[in-house]
Amino acid sequence: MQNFCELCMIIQKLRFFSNMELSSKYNPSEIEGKWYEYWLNHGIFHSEPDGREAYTVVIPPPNVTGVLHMGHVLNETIQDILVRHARQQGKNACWVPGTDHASIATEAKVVNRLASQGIKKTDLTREEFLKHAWAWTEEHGGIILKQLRRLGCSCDWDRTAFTMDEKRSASVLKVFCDLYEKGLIYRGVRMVNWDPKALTALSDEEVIFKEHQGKLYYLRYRTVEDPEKYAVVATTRPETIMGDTAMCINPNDPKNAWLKGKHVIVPLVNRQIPVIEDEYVDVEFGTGCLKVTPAHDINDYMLGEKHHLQSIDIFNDNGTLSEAAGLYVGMDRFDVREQIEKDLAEAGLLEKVEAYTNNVGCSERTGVPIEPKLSMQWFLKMEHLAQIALEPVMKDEIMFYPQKYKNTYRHWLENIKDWCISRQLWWGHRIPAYYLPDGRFVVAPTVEDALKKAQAINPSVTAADLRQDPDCLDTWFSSWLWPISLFDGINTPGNKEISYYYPTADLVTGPDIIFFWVARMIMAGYEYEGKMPFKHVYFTGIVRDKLGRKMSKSLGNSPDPLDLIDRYGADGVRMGMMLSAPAGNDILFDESLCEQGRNFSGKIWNAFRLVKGWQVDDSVKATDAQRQAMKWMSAKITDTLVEVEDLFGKYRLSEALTLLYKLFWDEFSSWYLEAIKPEYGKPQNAETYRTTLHYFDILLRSLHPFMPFITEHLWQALEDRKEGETICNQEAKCENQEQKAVLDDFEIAKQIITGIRNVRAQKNIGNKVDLTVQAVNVSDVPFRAVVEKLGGVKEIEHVAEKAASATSFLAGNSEYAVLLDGLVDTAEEVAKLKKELEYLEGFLASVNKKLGNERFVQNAKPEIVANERKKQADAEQKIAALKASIEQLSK
RNA sequence: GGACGAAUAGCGCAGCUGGUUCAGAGCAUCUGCCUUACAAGCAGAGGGUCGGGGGUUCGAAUCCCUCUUCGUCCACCA
Repeated sequence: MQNFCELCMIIQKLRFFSNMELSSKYNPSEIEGKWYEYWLNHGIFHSEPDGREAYTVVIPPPNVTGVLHMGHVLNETIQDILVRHARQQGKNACWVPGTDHASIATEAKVVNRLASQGIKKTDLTREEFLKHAWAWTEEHGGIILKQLRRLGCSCDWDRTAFTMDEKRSASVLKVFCDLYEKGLIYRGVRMVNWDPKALTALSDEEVIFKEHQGKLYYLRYRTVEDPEKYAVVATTRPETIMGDTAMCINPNDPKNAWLKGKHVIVPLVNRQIPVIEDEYVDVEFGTGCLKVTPAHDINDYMLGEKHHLQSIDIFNDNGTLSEAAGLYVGMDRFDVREQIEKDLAEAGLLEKVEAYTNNVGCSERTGVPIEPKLSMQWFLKMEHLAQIALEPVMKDEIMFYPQKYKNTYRHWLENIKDWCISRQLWWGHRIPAYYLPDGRFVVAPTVEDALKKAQAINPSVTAADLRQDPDCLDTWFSSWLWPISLFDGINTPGNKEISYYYPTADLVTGPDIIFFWVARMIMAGYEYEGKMPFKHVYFTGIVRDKLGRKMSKSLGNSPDPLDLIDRYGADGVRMGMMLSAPAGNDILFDESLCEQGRNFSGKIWNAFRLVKGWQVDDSVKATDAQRQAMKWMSAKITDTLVEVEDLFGKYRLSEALTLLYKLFWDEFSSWYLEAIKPEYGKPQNAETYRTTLHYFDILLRSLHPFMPFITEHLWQALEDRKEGETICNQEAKCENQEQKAVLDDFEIAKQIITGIRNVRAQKNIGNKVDLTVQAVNVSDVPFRAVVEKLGGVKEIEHVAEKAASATSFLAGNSEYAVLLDGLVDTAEEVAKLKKELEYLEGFLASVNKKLGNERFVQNAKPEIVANERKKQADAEQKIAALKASIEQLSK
């Protein structure tokens, strides 16, 4: 049975490749799925700890219900390139995929869906709601992971994790309890950022400031002491006056000095409030009078604390006015703003209104303006964690690419505030705090442990008496453990996996989550593993459209990656992304880049068709041109691969790709293959054929991290491969030493060939030409046989003087001439040579000037001076040759 | 308001500790070619006072100062 299956495979393979060779066009969709299956079936991406060096990458977990967008494509492509490269190098590559429960975003989506079904969240119990949330997660969850396979991502799918799965959840609770025991987590009433739409507190990082075209309202506050007089207060938020409990002036402000010790009446509300003095008030802003609303502004809150003011919370959680406001109860805060403007004007209490632009803090998720609100929340003290996380980055133990983000990182850590970690949500890790009937609480990972602790406080407490805190933890409180929790390092410290895979090698992510995630992972890494979570952080840029705009759903300028993959192939899309994606720079994405990628796939495909299409004859010997070309190609590949490795080390992946692109397209296809191509209809000799296959093999390997599908497909077809063999673990090794002279000589040979081609184009010559050379012997013409073949040269002859009926050009340091048999226009030829001469004389003059400058000769490094002398000699030689030719033509 | 980064060919970019990697590749453009792997291709060519102005130096795209423009992050004066 097994044999039968194998036979089927072989037949299938044969049929496949024979079809393929006939097809002149590369069709990615025919082969990509097949090879991904192949990799999965052979467990190529699966990793287990072994004796090899570990190379670990953890995926920045996308939202569990998200779908692939262009930002992911960039990010995951980079990770896959790094992982595949490491795997080829023989490292034990392990790329762990997974998804994030995205507490607030997912809960919002579930709430929306329920609303569309006429169900309100508030009508459901927590358990019922979570049932819906899990159903939603299962329905949409993991779509994005499937999409990553289309892109070719070589994740170890056996390890797929979820931030809310059992192990990750247990890790979160354990860490929470531990930090509580350490005194780093506390509960308290603080001013927090409140999202009136999501109905939850947010961390400072989740608040984004947006410029808002608003108004500045000037309100009249009559004085109690003299009802005829009033003070004017400028505010952007007139709807908060019901919460005013003081007016504040600067004690050094002469124009408001008359208000000192007085009281004023809040407009419409008619409540008396004192005038207080504080230097916090900016004399220059507005009228210099500030209304103080301690419940609804962070600065006012501080003033309130300092001056022992009353605090009136006039808002409900959803942003409508509460009973405490007394007026406009139940109306939305923005409706009140409009209404109160009218009412104030009617009452004669509105002095004026000015247009005003200010920054409004908005919820990152829901987009609505946040409301500063006093509330009871859980906080994590950051001082200690910031301290342990700062140094490793500043000392480059953890390397940031690009380095400029070190500054951003330092600034944030040095000004860090405590992290509000509780969220008034149900979808997430529920805070493991349990309240006793008397209001005291215990913190423990399980109800059982909590009960024990509770009974230590009060022996009569039963499990039924305990009430668990209803809040959830911030999503990032689980993500920050990701590099550890994926290997279960929290639950079972020191286990085999965490010891082997941690610290991870590279983290690839966007700079927008440097605080949310990167910094916090570093904190958790040192706190729980005593080591960095990763050695290198590669910050990608933002993917923008070609006009430089951020890609967004509302603009409709974001292409669907899967559609792009359908049209250009995964390799084409990956290429397109990487061609212009240096670390840290935004990339302006344009579909034409994918086109370029697809065209490159086509180029590789056709080169393969050429080489594999040759009839091979063992009895034929390699020609000189072929031997010379092979010698050069070997040196060129070596040279490029050395450089590519260097670029990989510097995470300059787009430059590495560009080099390989040029190596394959220009050097290998345009120069090498043309040089070794047998005459039409003639067979290729075995030596050249085998060597070319070998080069092809290396080129495919080196391109594989960037273009995994086509390289696997062609590598499989290049030679007979055994079932289970894969390019995925084949290193692109360079076996030669660098041969600078060979490379330099070939560049001269290219110049000669290009020179001849130019003459052909200008004179419209199709036949073979005769070439003469001065200055060097015929045998010293670099890569002479290649020059003859690619230049279409009948014969090269050494001459002392250029023939009259010839047109010449310079290559290297000597002059070459194509004999033209009377086709030459002497005047034109002389003019051309004179132009060249003029340029060279100018060049020589500048070199001479330099060398004539004593201070240059004295101060410059000797090798620089030597170089100038060489330039001088070369130029003089060329000038002499040109002059001789001109003189001869002018006879 | 503060900090950081950027400005080089039509476009998006590279150019490291000043001097042969020094003014560069790629795409686009233009001119020839349906040449037998590839027209999604081949062979050529033309594009730039390196944002402006100063300075240091024998020598500056590169170092310093300054101005202009753009970007990012942080702060949030109500």
